[in-house]
Amino acid sequence: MTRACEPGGPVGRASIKDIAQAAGVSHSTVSRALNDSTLVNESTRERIKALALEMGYIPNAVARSLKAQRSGTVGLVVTSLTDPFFADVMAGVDEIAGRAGLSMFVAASHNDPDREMEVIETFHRRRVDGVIVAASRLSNRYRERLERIHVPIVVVNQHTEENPEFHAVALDEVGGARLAVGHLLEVGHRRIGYLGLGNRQRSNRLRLGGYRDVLRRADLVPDPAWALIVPESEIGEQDDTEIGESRLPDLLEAGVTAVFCYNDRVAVGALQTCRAHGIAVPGELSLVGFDDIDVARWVDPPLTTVRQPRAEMGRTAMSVMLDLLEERPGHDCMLAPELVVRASTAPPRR
Amino acid sequence: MTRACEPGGPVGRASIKDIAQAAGVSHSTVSRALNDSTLVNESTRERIKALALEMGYIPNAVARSLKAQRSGTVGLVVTSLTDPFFADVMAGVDEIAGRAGLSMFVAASHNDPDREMEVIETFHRRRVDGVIVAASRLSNRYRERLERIHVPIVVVNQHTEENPEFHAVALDEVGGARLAVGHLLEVGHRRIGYLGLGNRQRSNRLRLGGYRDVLRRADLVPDPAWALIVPESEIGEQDDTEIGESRLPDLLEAGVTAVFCYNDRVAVGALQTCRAHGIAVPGELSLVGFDDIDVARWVDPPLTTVRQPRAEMGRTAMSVMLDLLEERPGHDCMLAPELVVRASTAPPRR
DNA sequence: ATACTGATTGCACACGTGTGCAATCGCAAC
DNA sequence: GTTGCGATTGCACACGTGTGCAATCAGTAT
Repeated sequence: MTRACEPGGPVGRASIKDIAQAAGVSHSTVSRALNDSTLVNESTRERIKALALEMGYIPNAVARSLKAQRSGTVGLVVTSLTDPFFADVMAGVDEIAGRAGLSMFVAASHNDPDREMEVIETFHRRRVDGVIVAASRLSNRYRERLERIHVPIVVVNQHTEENPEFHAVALDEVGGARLAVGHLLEVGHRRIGYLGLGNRQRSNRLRLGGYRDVLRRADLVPDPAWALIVPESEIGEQDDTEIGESRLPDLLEAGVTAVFCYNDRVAVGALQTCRAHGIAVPGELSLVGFDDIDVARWVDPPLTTVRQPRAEMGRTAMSVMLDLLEERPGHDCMLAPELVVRASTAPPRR
Repeated sequence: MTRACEPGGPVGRASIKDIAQAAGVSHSTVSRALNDSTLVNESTRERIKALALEMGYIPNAVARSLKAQRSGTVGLVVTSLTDPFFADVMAGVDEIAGRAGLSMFVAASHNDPDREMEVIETFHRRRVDGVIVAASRLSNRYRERLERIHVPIVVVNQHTEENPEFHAVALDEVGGARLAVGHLLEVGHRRIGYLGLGNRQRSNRLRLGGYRDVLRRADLVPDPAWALIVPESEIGEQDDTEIGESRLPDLLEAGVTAVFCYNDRVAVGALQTCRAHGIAVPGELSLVGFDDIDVARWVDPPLTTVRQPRAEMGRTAMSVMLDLLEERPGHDCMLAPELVVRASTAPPRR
């Protein structure tokens, strides 16, 4: 009665009620027929299915979600949509979610904890079945608001060291740093620097730890000036690359022959400075990055770096989420990085 | 009666019914109070709002969507989540959508028209209010299935030349090509090549058109061998960069002094080949790309290219979508590219 | 005192789907 | 013929929210 939706008529949004009317049965029967319930006669099922196809019926997932108390969606929060790191994580999540028939909400937090919390709350309003947060900056300040959210949360590469109650997928940061510094050591360097970023709390601390660890085991006493952690207050709105560009000279002055950079962007910045100052890489200075972003492969010289299994991290996070959704126990997960040797590292000149 | 949801009790999912019971009013009153309706006494409104806060009430957007026949969501289909081009488009869409209070579904089509159609249908099942498709490959084969989808669709940088019924946001491809080739001409080149990709139907044809156009206006008769369009059949699974790497020699043999590449990836590949063969860029060969992806800035030499206003395209697409959602007339939109001169172009040797 | 007005509230239905339970029917066993 | 059983179907409610309409109540004008 509401809208004309005859079998041959104008194709509008047809509901199971419309189909029921056209078939001369109740909407319950239609519902059962379309869901292949055994509680419906085979011939009527065929008839209803044919009718549904003819009328262009497309089930309403919203209504289904309301009834089922499960939406078949997950929310993904990333700090930036344009950062290739998160793009790969996103792709990994999408792959597994798509395979499981789940749809994915995405939103950016722009590295702002308040905004991050708002996005999570929006997702919760939409009744997503789970939330995956990449590089979360949520601190204990948000505990109260988080407790109102009754949704499983999985965190990828958490930036803070709080909220341990989340399930976490993380990279073995210490191991990654060991690979990088170990490689430099093996090649022959002894005066190795570290250029770190203070606004990356957790990962920076761990990478610094790995750096020190390797040097200590090699019975080297690193000059404190070799490890430069740019404090958060001095970073401000600056891009990582700019940091690398502007801060490399400090380390050069300290007399290092190789620098392990917090990430590839920092390393690329450092590389720019070398090019500008006529410092040969790797002839006079070796550089190692972290992440293996696309750019690392195409700069000159191509960058030696530590590859994070980014897509794998997304896939793993989503797999853990699926476990949680199926009421199976969730678990934490630590993934192994991989050293990618390219052309930005070589033995020291002497 | 279903679950215990007392004011001070365990905070579970509270519905307006639970609040109504706790406040001793009907759920209608609660609904009105929370929506600031004038049809409710101010004091009871205050009381109900306080109670809602205390009980940790979070409105159910699913139920709201069902009732309102509008979900407050849009779906974004991209061919690849890891391509930085789409990442920027996504960010633009997210920005405007977020500002309008809409949430964004995202899924990848992996350049497969069938998959693209499936994703759109999934979005429709979830009753998104609109769909934005980046680099759509939908042909007329899908017309029938598309007609069942009663959802506004906006297309960004459509790849095919069919389905003109969609609202489209596109780049002025011809103008972009004119900028690139015009720049080479102005710098002094006369034997200018074009390295195009046959699997990008529409944009490749337009860029080729712009290339020919500029040369014709300059009264140059280009050797047909200077324009190399790699046919789709020969591309297969190859990355754009690999194409550039492997196909540049063909153009060099044809005797060009400058090459306008279909995009930056192709140009980066070409640059690799030059480096490998000891061909100086821009000394012996000038290269121009298209897109201005991140890498373009960091390769050596930094790439002269045509910048697409990618985020702007996403923002525009979402703005057009908002118009359509508000029943305002939609419109097509063509955005202007911008020439970015860096160091990969210079006057020809002689 | 009565009627009218405005403010406030609840009832009942709607959105589209799924499902427990009862009802109906046909058929076979006693 | 009655009882029982399995197959099939419809009724009615649920999910959580929003809203038209009627009902109730207090206050004011007549």
